[in-house]
Amino acid sequence: MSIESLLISPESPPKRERRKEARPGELLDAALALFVDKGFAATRVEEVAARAGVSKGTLFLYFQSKEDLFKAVIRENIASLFPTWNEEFNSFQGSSADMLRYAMQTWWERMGNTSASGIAKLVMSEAQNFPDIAAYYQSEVIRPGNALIRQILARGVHRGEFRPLDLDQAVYTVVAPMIFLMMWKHSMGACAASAEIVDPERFIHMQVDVLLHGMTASTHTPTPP
Amino acid sequence: MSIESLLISPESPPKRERRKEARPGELLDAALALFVDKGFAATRVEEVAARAGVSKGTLFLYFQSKEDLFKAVIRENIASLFPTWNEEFNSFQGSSADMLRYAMQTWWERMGNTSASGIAKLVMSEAQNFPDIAAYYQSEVIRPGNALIRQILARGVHRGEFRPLDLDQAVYTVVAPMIFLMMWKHSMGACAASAEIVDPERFIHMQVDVLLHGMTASTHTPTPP
DNA sequence: TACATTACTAACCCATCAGTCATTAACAGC
DNA sequence: GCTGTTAATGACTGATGGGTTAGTAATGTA
Repeated sequence: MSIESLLISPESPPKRERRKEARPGELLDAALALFVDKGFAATRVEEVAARAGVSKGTLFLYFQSKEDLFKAVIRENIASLFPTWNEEFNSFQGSSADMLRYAMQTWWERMGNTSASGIAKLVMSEAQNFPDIAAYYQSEVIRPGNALIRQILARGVHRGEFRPLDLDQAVYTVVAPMIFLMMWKHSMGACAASAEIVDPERFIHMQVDVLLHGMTASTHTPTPP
Repeated sequence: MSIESLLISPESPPKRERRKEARPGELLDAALALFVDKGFAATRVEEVAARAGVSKGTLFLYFQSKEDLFKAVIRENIASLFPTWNEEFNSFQGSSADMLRYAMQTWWERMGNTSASGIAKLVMSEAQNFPDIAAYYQSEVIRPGNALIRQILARGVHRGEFRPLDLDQAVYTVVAPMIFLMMWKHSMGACAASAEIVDPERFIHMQVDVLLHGMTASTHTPTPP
Protein backbone atom coordinates (compact mmCIF):
# COMPACT_ATOMS: atom_id res chain seq x y z
CA MET A 1 0.00 0.00 0.00
CA SER A 2 1.46 3.33 -1.00
CA ILE A 3 1.99 6.36 1.22
CA GLU A 4 -0.60 8.38 -0.68
CA SER A 5 -3.38 5.89 -0.12
CA LEU A 6 -2.81 6.20 3.62
CA LEU A 7 -2.77 9.98 3.67
CA ILE A 8 -5.93 10.64 1.69
CA SER A 9 -9.40 9.36 2.56
CA PRO A 10 -9.57 5.54 2.70
CA GLU A 11 -12.12 4.96 -0.07
CA SER A 12 -10.65 7.50 -2.50
CA PRO A 13 -10.64 5.74 -5.85
CA PRO A 14 -7.43 5.71 -7.84
CA LYS A 15 -7.27 8.40 -10.49
CA ARG A 16 -6.94 5.95 -13.32
CA GLU A 17 -8.64 2.62 -13.17
CA ARG A 18 -8.05 0.09 -15.89
CA ARG A 19 -11.28 -1.87 -16.34
CA LYS A 20 -11.54 -2.68 -19.98
CA GLU A 21 -14.41 -5.13 -19.51
CA ALA A 22 -16.70 -2.81 -17.58
CA ARG A 23 -16.31 0.36 -19.66
CA PRO A 24 -18.64 -0.35 -22.60
CA GLY A 25 -21.51 -1.29 -20.32
CA GLU A 26 -21.06 1.74 -18.12
CA LEU A 27 -20.85 4.03 -21.13
CA LEU A 28 -23.99 2.51 -22.59
CA ASP A 29 -25.86 3.01 -19.32
CA ALA A 30 -24.74 6.61 -19.11
CA ALA A 31 -25.65 7.26 -22.73
CA LEU A 32 -29.07 5.69 -22.31
CA ALA A 33 -29.89 7.87 -19.32
CA LEU A 34 -28.70 11.08 -20.97
CA PHE A 35 -30.16 10.41 -24.41
CA VAL A 36 -33.55 9.64 -22.91
CA ASP A 37 -33.36 12.67 -20.67
CA LYS A 38 -32.01 15.30 -23.06
CA GLY A 39 -32.30 13.85 -26.53
CA PHE A 40 -29.54 12.67 -28.81
CA ALA A 41 -28.42 15.92 -30.40
CA ALA A 42 -28.54 17.83 -27.12
CA THR A 43 -26.32 15.35 -25.29
CA ARG A 44 -22.57 15.93 -25.51
CA VAL A 45 -20.30 12.92 -25.62
CA GLU A 46 -18.22 14.50 -22.89
CA GLU A 47 -21.24 14.37 -20.60
CA VAL A 48 -21.71 10.71 -21.34
CA ALA A 49 -18.07 10.05 -20.60
CA ALA A 50 -18.17 12.06 -17.38
CA ARG A 51 -21.25 10.21 -16.19
CA ALA A 52 -19.48 6.93 -16.85
CA GLY A 53 -16.51 8.20 -14.83
CA VAL A 54 -14.22 8.34 -17.80
CA SER A 55 -12.67 10.88 -20.15
CA LYS A 56 -14.00 11.70 -23.59
CA GLY A 57 -11.05 10.05 -25.28
CA THR A 58 -11.85 6.77 -23.61
CA LEU A 59 -15.35 6.80 -25.03
CA PHE A 60 -13.90 6.87 -28.52
CA LEU A 61 -11.77 3.85 -27.71
CA TYR A 62 -14.93 1.79 -27.38
CA PHE A 63 -17.25 3.45 -29.89
CA GLN A 64 -16.29 4.74 -33.31
CA SER A 65 -18.58 7.76 -33.18
CA LYS A 66 -21.47 9.32 -31.33
CA GLU A 67 -23.90 7.76 -33.79
CA ASP A 68 -22.27 4.39 -33.28
CA LEU A 69 -22.86 4.81 -29.55
CA PHE A 70 -26.51 5.58 -30.24
CA LYS A 71 -26.95 2.43 -32.27
CA ALA A 72 -25.27 0.38 -29.56
CA VAL A 73 -27.63 1.81 -26.95
CA ILE A 74 -30.62 0.73 -29.00
CA ARG A 75 -29.25 -2.70 -29.71
CA GLU A 76 -28.40 -3.28 -26.07
CA ASN A 77 -31.73 -2.25 -24.63
CA ILE A 78 -34.28 -3.54 -27.10
CA ALA A 79 -33.01 -6.57 -28.89
CA SER A 80 -33.11 -8.82 -25.85
CA LEU A 81 -36.78 -8.32 -25.06
CA PHE A 82 -38.62 -10.30 -27.67
CA PRO A 83 -37.33 -13.86 -27.37
CA THR A 84 -38.72 -14.21 -23.84
CA TRP A 85 -41.99 -12.57 -24.84
CA ASN A 86 -42.56 -14.90 -27.72
CA GLU A 87 -41.90 -17.87 -25.48
CA GLU A 88 -44.29 -16.58 -22.86
CA PHE A 89 -47.12 -16.14 -25.29
CA ASN A 90 -46.66 -19.44 -27.02
CA SER A 91 -47.53 -21.15 -23.76
CA PHE A 92 -50.45 -18.91 -22.81
CA GLN A 93 -53.57 -20.82 -21.76
CA GLY A 94 -56.44 -18.39 -21.06
CA SER A 95 -58.92 -16.67 -23.35
CA SER A 96 -57.74 -14.43 -26.13
CA ALA A 97 -59.32 -11.44 -24.44
CA ASP A 98 -57.26 -12.12 -21.33
CA MET A 99 -54.26 -12.64 -23.52
CA LEU A 100 -54.63 -9.27 -25.19
CA ARG A 101 -55.22 -7.54 -21.88
CA TYR A 102 -52.19 -9.26 -20.41
CA ALA A 103 -50.09 -8.31 -23.42
CA MET A 104 -50.89 -4.63 -23.18
CA GLN A 105 -50.41 -4.46 -19.43
CA THR A 106 -47.14 -6.36 -19.67
CA TRP A 107 -46.00 -4.10 -22.47
CA TRP A 108 -46.37 -1.15 -20.20
CA GLU A 109 -44.73 -2.82 -17.21
CA ARG A 110 -41.69 -4.00 -19.13
CA MET A 111 -41.27 -1.23 -21.67
CA GLY A 112 -43.39 1.79 -20.88
CA ASN A 113 -42.24 2.02 -17.31
CA THR A 114 -38.59 1.48 -18.16
CA SER A 115 -36.16 3.52 -20.18
CA ALA A 116 -36.96 1.34 -23.19
CA SER A 117 -39.91 3.64 -23.80
CA GLY A 118 -37.48 6.54 -23.89
CA ILE A 119 -35.58 4.79 -26.63
CA ALA A 120 -38.73 4.26 -28.64
CA LYS A 121 -39.50 7.96 -28.37
CA LEU A 122 -35.92 8.80 -29.27
CA VAL A 123 -35.96 6.62 -32.36
CA MET A 124 -39.21 8.10 -33.61
CA SER A 125 -37.93 11.61 -32.97
CA GLU A 126 -34.62 11.13 -34.75
CA ALA A 127 -35.69 8.67 -37.43
CA GLN A 128 -35.38 11.20 -40.23
CA ASN A 129 -31.80 12.05 -39.33
CA PHE A 130 -30.72 8.44 -38.90
CA PRO A 131 -32.42 6.35 -41.56
CA ASP A 132 -30.35 3.27 -40.84
CA ILE A 133 -31.31 3.38 -37.18
CA ALA A 134 -34.94 3.66 -38.20
CA ALA A 135 -34.52 0.68 -40.48
CA TYR A 136 -32.82 -1.29 -37.74
CA TYR A 137 -35.58 -0.47 -35.28
CA GLN A 138 -38.16 -1.34 -37.88
CA SER A 139 -36.78 -4.81 -38.44
CA GLU A 140 -35.66 -5.64 -34.91
CA VAL A 141 -38.45 -4.15 -32.82
CA ILE A 142 -41.49 -3.17 -34.80
CA ARG A 143 -41.75 -6.20 -37.02
CA PRO A 144 -41.43 -8.77 -34.22
CA GLY A 145 -43.72 -6.70 -32.02
CA ASN A 146 -46.39 -6.54 -34.69
CA ALA A 147 -46.00 -10.25 -35.35
CA LEU A 148 -46.65 -10.97 -31.69
CA ILE A 149 -49.81 -8.87 -31.58
CA ARG A 150 -50.95 -10.38 -34.82
CA GLN A 151 -50.60 -13.86 -33.37
CA ILE A 152 -52.84 -12.97 -30.48
CA LEU A 153 -55.51 -11.49 -32.71
CA ALA A 154 -55.35 -14.40 -35.13
CA ARG A 155 -55.75 -16.78 -32.19
CA GLY A 156 -58.84 -14.90 -31.07
CA VAL A 157 -60.39 -14.88 -34.51
CA HIS A 158 -59.55 -18.54 -35.11
CA ARG A 159 -61.18 -19.54 -31.82
CA GLY A 160 -64.27 -17.49 -32.58
CA GLU A 161 -63.63 -15.18 -29.65
CA PHE A 162 -63.04 -12.17 -31.87
CA ARG A 163 -65.07 -11.29 -34.93
CA PRO A 164 -63.30 -11.59 -38.28
CA LEU A 165 -60.72 -8.82 -38.53
CA ASP A 166 -58.51 -7.24 -41.13
CA LEU A 167 -55.44 -8.32 -39.21
CA ASP A 168 -53.04 -5.98 -41.03
CA GLN A 169 -54.99 -3.00 -39.75
CA ALA A 170 -56.19 -4.44 -36.47
CA VAL A 171 -52.62 -4.85 -35.30
CA TYR A 172 -52.24 -1.09 -35.33
CA THR A 173 -55.41 -0.75 -33.30
CA VAL A 174 -53.44 -2.34 -30.49
CA VAL A 175 -50.06 -0.82 -31.26
CA ALA A 176 -51.14 2.79 -31.76
CA PRO A 177 -52.31 3.50 -28.20
CA MET A 178 -49.17 1.96 -26.73
CA ILE A 179 -46.87 3.98 -28.96
CA PHE A 180 -48.89 7.06 -28.18
CA LEU A 181 -48.54 6.42 -24.48
CA MET A 182 -44.77 6.06 -24.69
CA MET A 183 -44.43 9.18 -26.82
CA TRP A 184 -46.66 11.13 -24.52
CA LYS A 185 -44.79 10.14 -21.41
CA HIS A 186 -41.51 11.40 -22.81
CA SER A 187 -42.75 14.58 -24.46
CA MET A 188 -45.83 16.32 -23.17
CA GLY A 189 -45.86 14.19 -20.07
CA ALA A 190 -42.44 15.46 -19.06
CA CYS A 191 -43.65 19.03 -19.36
CA ALA A 192 -44.65 20.02 -15.85
CA ALA A 193 -47.01 22.68 -17.13
CA SER A 194 -49.28 20.10 -18.71
CA ALA A 195 -52.14 20.06 -16.26
CA GLU A 196 -53.89 17.04 -17.72
CA ILE A 197 -51.69 14.05 -17.28
CA VAL A 198 -52.52 10.76 -18.91
CA ASP A 199 -52.60 8.07 -16.28
CA PRO A 200 -51.09 4.97 -17.89
CA GLU A 201 -53.03 2.37 -15.97
CA ARG A 202 -56.43 3.98 -16.50
CA PHE A 203 -55.54 4.71 -20.11
CA ILE A 204 -54.65 1.10 -20.85
CA HIS A 205 -57.67 -0.18 -19.01
CA MET A 206 -59.95 1.99 -21.12
CA GLN A 207 -58.18 1.06 -24.33
CA VAL A 208 -58.50 -2.65 -23.64
CA ASP A 209 -62.10 -2.15 -22.67
CA VAL A 210 -63.03 -0.42 -25.90
CA LEU A 211 -60.90 -2.73 -28.02
CA LEU A 212 -62.47 -5.86 -26.60
CA HIS A 213 -65.95 -4.41 -26.91
CA GLY A 214 -65.10 -3.51 -30.49
CA MET A 215 -63.47 -6.75 -31.53
CA THR A 216 -65.38 -9.35 -29.61
CA ALA A 217 -67.77 -11.46 -31.62
CA SER A 218 -71.27 -10.26 -30.76
CA THR A 219 -74.55 -9.23 -32.33
CA HIS A 220 -74.12 -5.67 -33.39
CA THR A 221 -75.24 -3.41 -36.19
CA PRO A 222 -72.25 -3.14 -38.54
CA THR A 223 -71.01 0.21 -39.73
CA PRO A 224 -72.59 1.34 -42.99
CA PRO A 225 -70.34 0.97 -46.06
CA MET B 1 -35.66 50.77 -67.84
CA SER B 2 -31.94 50.48 -67.29
CA ILE B 3 -29.37 49.20 -69.73
CA GLU B 4 -28.59 46.19 -67.54
CA SER B 5 -32.15 44.95 -67.52
CA LEU B 6 -32.10 44.89 -71.30
CA LEU B 7 -28.82 43.04 -71.57
CA ILE B 8 -29.51 40.19 -69.16
CA SER B 9 -32.43 37.80 -69.31
CA PRO B 10 -35.78 39.63 -69.13
CA GLU B 11 -37.14 38.07 -65.94
CA SER B 12 -33.88 38.33 -63.98
CA PRO B 13 -34.91 39.53 -60.53
CA PRO B 14 -33.06 42.47 -59.01
CA LYS B 15 -30.33 41.43 -56.64
CA ARG B 16 -31.81 43.21 -53.68
CA GLU B 17 -35.50 43.53 -53.26
CA ARG B 18 -36.91 45.60 -50.42
CA ARG B 19 -40.12 43.94 -49.29
CA LYS B 20 -40.37 44.43 -45.60
CA GLU B 21 -43.98 43.23 -45.43
CA ALA B 22 -43.50 39.95 -47.22
CA ARG B 23 -40.30 38.74 -45.54
CA PRO B 24 -41.62 37.37 -42.26
CA GLY B 25 -44.23 35.25 -43.97
CA GLU B 26 -41.79 33.89 -46.50
CA LEU B 27 -39.29 33.10 -43.79
CA LEU B 28 -41.93 31.31 -41.75
CA ASP B 29 -42.96 29.24 -44.75
CA ALA B 30 -39.38 28.28 -45.47
CA ALA B 31 -38.72 27.44 -41.84
CA LEU B 32 -41.85 25.33 -41.62
CA ALA B 33 -40.89 23.26 -44.64
CA LEU B 34 -37.31 22.71 -43.47
CA PHE B 35 -38.10 22.07 -39.83
CA VAL B 36 -40.69 19.48 -40.78
CA ASP B 37 -38.35 17.91 -43.28
CA LYS B 38 -35.10 17.85 -41.33
CA GLY B 39 -35.96 18.63 -37.72
CA PHE B 40 -35.17 21.74 -35.74
CA ALA B 41 -31.60 21.10 -34.65
CA ALA B 42 -30.54 19.78 -38.05
CA THR B 43 -31.82 22.81 -39.96
CA ARG B 44 -29.38 25.70 -40.36
CA VAL B 45 -30.75 29.20 -40.28
CA GLU B 46 -28.81 29.94 -43.45
CA GLU B 47 -30.82 27.27 -45.24
CA VAL B 48 -34.03 28.86 -44.08
CA ALA B 49 -32.86 32.25 -45.29
CA ALA B 50 -31.73 30.85 -48.63
CA ARG B 51 -35.05 29.11 -49.19
CA ALA B 52 -36.82 32.39 -48.49
CA GLY B 53 -34.56 34.09 -51.05
CA VAL B 54 -32.80 36.17 -48.46
CA SER B 55 -29.49 36.30 -46.62
CA LYS B 56 -28.91 35.05 -43.12
CA GLY B 57 -28.53 38.54 -41.74
CA THR B 58 -31.99 39.46 -42.95
CA LEU B 59 -33.53 36.60 -41.02
CA PHE B 60 -32.18 38.07 -37.81
CA LEU B 61 -33.77 41.41 -38.66
CA TYR B 62 -37.16 39.77 -38.28
CA PHE B 63 -36.56 37.10 -35.64
CA GLN B 64 -34.45 37.51 -32.54
CA SER B 65 -33.08 33.99 -32.60
CA LYS B 66 -33.50 30.56 -34.12
CA GLU B 67 -35.65 29.49 -31.21
CA ASP B 68 -37.78 32.58 -31.64
CA LEU B 69 -38.28 31.59 -35.26
CA PHE B 70 -39.34 28.12 -34.16
CA LYS B 71 -41.94 29.49 -31.80
CA ALA B 72 -43.27 31.81 -34.47
CA VAL B 73 -43.64 28.91 -36.90
CA ILE B 74 -45.73 26.98 -34.43
CA ARG B 75 -47.88 29.92 -33.44
CA GLU B 76 -48.48 30.84 -37.07
CA ASN B 77 -49.57 27.40 -38.22
CA ILE B 78 -51.66 26.12 -35.35
CA ALA B 79 -53.57 28.93 -33.80
CA SER B 80 -55.98 29.46 -36.66
CA LEU B 81 -57.40 25.94 -36.92
CA PHE B 82 -59.81 25.51 -34.06
CA PRO B 83 -62.29 28.40 -34.32
CA THR B 84 -63.68 27.11 -37.64
CA TRP B 85 -63.76 23.54 -36.37
CA ASN B 86 -65.74 24.41 -33.28
CA GLU B 87 -68.24 26.30 -35.38
CA GLU B 88 -68.58 23.42 -37.79
CA PHE B 89 -69.32 20.92 -35.08
CA ASN B 90 -71.75 23.09 -33.18
CA SER B 91 -74.02 22.99 -36.21
CA PHE B 92 -73.64 19.26 -36.96
CA GLN B 93 -76.94 17.47 -37.49
CA GLY B 94 -76.37 13.72 -38.01
CA SER B 95 -75.81 10.88 -35.57
CA SER B 96 -72.96 10.98 -33.10
CA ALA B 97 -71.38 7.99 -34.79
CA ASP B 98 -71.32 9.89 -38.07
CA MET B 99 -70.00 12.91 -36.21
CA LEU B 100 -67.09 10.99 -34.75
CA ARG B 101 -66.28 9.39 -38.07
CA TYR B 102 -66.43 12.77 -39.78
CA ALA B 103 -64.23 14.32 -37.10
CA MET B 104 -61.49 11.76 -37.50
CA GLN B 105 -61.54 11.82 -41.28
CA THR B 106 -61.55 15.61 -41.30
CA TRP B 107 -58.70 15.66 -38.82
CA TRP B 108 -56.62 13.70 -41.22
CA GLU B 109 -57.60 15.74 -44.25
CA ARG B 110 -56.88 19.10 -42.62
CA MET B 111 -54.00 18.24 -40.32
CA GLY B 112 -52.54 14.84 -41.07
CA ASN B 113 -52.19 15.51 -44.76
CA THR B 114 -50.78 19.00 -44.30
CA SER B 115 -47.61 20.25 -42.69
CA ALA B 116 -49.56 20.79 -39.47
CA SER B 117 -48.91 17.12 -38.72
CA GLY B 118 -45.22 17.81 -39.14
CA ILE B 119 -45.45 20.49 -36.51
CA ALA B 120 -47.20 18.18 -34.11
CA LYS B 121 -44.40 15.68 -34.57
CA LEU B 122 -41.80 18.42 -34.12
CA VAL B 123 -43.35 19.65 -30.92
CA MET B 124 -43.51 16.18 -29.42
CA SER B 125 -39.94 15.48 -30.49
CA GLU B 126 -38.48 18.70 -29.10
CA ALA B 127 -40.80 19.19 -26.12
CA GLN B 128 -38.09 18.38 -23.59
CA ASN B 129 -35.74 20.99 -25.03
CA PHE B 130 -38.43 23.68 -25.29
CA PRO B 131 -40.71 23.43 -22.29
CA ASP B 132 -42.44 26.71 -23.02
CA ILE B 133 -43.31 25.55 -26.52
CA ALA B 134 -44.70 22.36 -25.07
CA ALA B 135 -46.77 24.36 -22.63
CA TYR B 136 -48.00 26.64 -25.41
CA TYR B 137 -48.95 23.68 -27.58
CA GLN B 138 -50.65 22.07 -24.62
CA SER B 139 -52.89 25.05 -23.98
CA GLU B 140 -53.49 26.19 -27.57
CA VAL B 141 -53.85 22.88 -29.40
CA ILE B 142 -54.23 19.91 -27.14
CA ARG B 143 -56.70 21.36 -24.70
CA PRO B 144 -59.11 22.74 -27.34
CA GLY B 145 -58.70 19.58 -29.40
CA ASN B 146 -59.57 17.37 -26.48
CA ALA B 147 -62.49 19.60 -25.61
CA LEU B 148 -63.85 19.18 -29.12
CA ILE B 149 -63.63 15.38 -29.01
CA ARG B 150 -65.10 15.37 -25.55
CA GLN B 151 -68.09 17.34 -26.79
CA ILE B 152 -68.78 14.76 -29.47
CA LEU B 153 -68.55 11.86 -27.04
CA ALA B 154 -70.69 13.62 -24.45
CA ARG B 155 -73.29 14.30 -27.14
CA GLY B 156 -73.34 10.61 -28.05
CA VAL B 157 -73.68 9.47 -24.45
CA HIS B 158 -76.34 12.07 -23.72
CA ARG B 159 -78.39 10.99 -26.71
CA GLY B 160 -78.08 7.35 -25.73
CA GLU B 161 -76.09 6.53 -28.87
CA PHE B 162 -72.96 5.65 -26.92
CA ARG B 163 -72.83 3.68 -23.74
CA PRO B 164 -71.81 5.59 -20.60
CA LEU B 165 -68.13 6.42 -20.85
CA ASP B 166 -65.38 7.71 -18.64
CA LEU B 167 -64.99 10.77 -20.82
CA ASP B 168 -61.59 11.80 -19.48
CA GLN B 169 -60.15 8.53 -20.70
CA ALA B 170 -62.37 7.99 -23.71
CA VAL B 171 -61.08 11.19 -25.28
CA TYR B 172 -57.66 9.62 -25.55
CA THR B 173 -59.16 6.59 -27.22
CA VAL B 174 -59.89 8.90 -30.12
CA VAL B 175 -56.83 11.10 -29.86
CA ALA B 176 -54.20 8.40 -29.50
CA PRO B 177 -54.58 6.78 -32.92
CA MET B 178 -54.52 10.17 -34.65
CA ILE B 179 -51.38 11.30 -32.83
CA PHE B 180 -49.84 7.94 -33.58
CA LEU B 181 -50.65 8.31 -37.26
CA MET B 182 -49.09 11.77 -37.47
CA MET B 183 -45.97 10.65 -35.62
CA TRP B 184 -45.66 7.59 -37.77
CA LYS B 185 -45.97 9.50 -41.01
CA HIS B 186 -43.10 11.78 -40.09
CA SER B 187 -40.78 9.22 -38.52
CA MET B 188 -40.96 5.60 -39.54
CA GLY B 189 -43.19 6.41 -42.48
CA ALA B 190 -40.53 8.67 -43.98
CA CYS B 191 -38.03 5.83 -43.80
CA ALA B 192 -38.07 4.20 -47.21
CA ALA B 193 -36.79 0.93 -45.80
CA SER B 194 -39.95 0.38 -43.79
CA ALA B 195 -41.67 -2.22 -45.89
CA GLU B 196 -44.97 -2.13 -44.03
CA ILE B 197 -46.52 1.25 -44.56
CA VAL B 198 -49.54 2.32 -42.60
CA ASP B 199 -52.21 3.43 -45.03
CA PRO B 200 -53.92 6.41 -43.38
CA GLU B 201 -57.37 5.91 -44.89
CA ARG B 202 -57.59 2.22 -44.07
CA PHE B 203 -56.09 2.86 -40.66
CA ILE B 204 -58.68 5.47 -39.77
CA HIS B 205 -61.48 3.38 -41.16
CA MET B 206 -60.47 0.48 -38.94
CA GLN B 207 -60.01 2.69 -35.91
CA VAL B 208 -63.45 4.23 -36.28
CA ASP B 209 -64.92 0.82 -36.87
CA VAL B 210 -63.52 -0.64 -33.67
CA LEU B 211 -64.19 2.50 -31.67
CA LEU B 212 -67.83 2.62 -32.68
CA HIS B 213 -68.27 -1.09 -32.06
CA GLY B 214 -66.68 -0.55 -28.68
CA MET B 215 -68.51 2.55 -27.61
CA THR B 216 -71.95 2.07 -29.12
CA ALA B 217 -74.71 1.23 -26.67
CA SER B 218 -75.48 -2.45 -27.18
CA THR B 219 -75.99 -5.68 -25.28
CA HIS B 220 -72.56 -6.98 -24.49
CA THR B 221 -70.81 -8.86 -21.72
CA PRO B 222 -68.83 -6.25 -19.79
CA THR B 223 -65.19 -6.82 -18.99
CA PRO B 224 -64.60 -8.48 -15.62
CA PRO B 225 -63.43 -6.12 -12.81
C1' DT C 1 13.91 -3.46 -10.73
C1' DA C 2 13.91 -3.08 -15.46
C1' DC C 3 11.06 -3.34 -19.38
C1' DA C 4 6.96 -4.04 -22.38
C1' DT C 5 2.24 -3.45 -23.06
C1' DT C 6 -1.94 -0.87 -23.12
C1' DA C 7 -5.99 1.45 -20.87
C1' DC C 8 -6.54 5.94 -20.12
C1' DT C 9 -6.11 11.00 -20.18
C1' DA C 10 -5.84 15.96 -21.31
C1' DA C 11 -4.81 19.13 -24.40
C1' DC C 12 -5.42 20.01 -28.96
C1' DC C 13 -7.54 20.56 -33.71
C1' DC C 14 -10.92 22.04 -36.73
C1' DA C 15 -15.44 22.08 -38.89
C1' DT C 16 -19.78 23.94 -38.01
C1' DC C 17 -23.01 27.39 -37.22
C1' DA C 18 -25.78 30.96 -34.44
C1' DG C 19 -25.51 35.61 -34.18
C1' DT C 20 -23.22 40.57 -35.37
C1' DC C 21 -22.00 44.68 -37.83
C1' DA C 22 -19.92 47.80 -41.08
C1' DT C 23 -21.13 48.50 -45.67
C1' DT C 24 -24.17 48.80 -49.70
C1' DA C 25 -27.99 49.47 -52.59
C1' DA C 26 -32.99 50.37 -53.06
C1' DC C 27 -36.52 53.62 -52.57
C1' DA C 28 -38.99 58.19 -51.03
C1' DG C 29 -39.32 62.98 -50.72
C1' DC C 30 -37.79 67.08 -52.33
C1' DG D 1 -30.75 64.51 -59.83
C1' DC D 2 -29.60 64.87 -54.90
C1' DT D 3 -29.99 63.23 -50.32
C1' DG D 4 -31.57 60.90 -46.20
C1' DT D 5 -33.47 56.68 -44.60
C1' DT D 6 -33.45 51.87 -44.05
C1' DA D 7 -33.87 47.09 -45.94
C1' DA D 8 -30.59 43.97 -47.09
C1' DT D 9 -26.06 41.91 -47.37
C1' DG D 10 -22.01 38.90 -46.51
C1' DA D 11 -17.79 38.76 -44.34
C1' DC D 12 -16.61 38.22 -39.68
C1' DT D 13 -16.59 36.38 -34.75
C1' DG D 14 -16.96 33.46 -30.98
C1' DA D 15 -18.46 29.46 -28.98
C1' DT D 16 -19.56 24.90 -29.21
C1' DG D 17 -18.51 20.13 -29.61
C1' DG D 18 -17.12 15.86 -32.30
C1' DG D 19 -13.08 13.56 -33.02
C1' DT D 20 -7.61 12.92 -32.62
C1' DT D 21 -3.20 12.04 -30.58
C1' DA D 22 0.97 12.51 -27.98
C1' DG D 23 1.97 11.31 -23.73
C1' DT D 24 1.09 9.07 -18.87
C1' DA D 25 0.26 5.69 -15.50
C1' DA D 26 -1.38 1.17 -14.33
C1' DT D 27 -0.46 -3.68 -14.90
C1' DG D 28 1.98 -7.82 -16.25
C1' DT D 29 6.39 -10.36 -16.81
C1' DA D 30 10.98 -11.84 -15.75
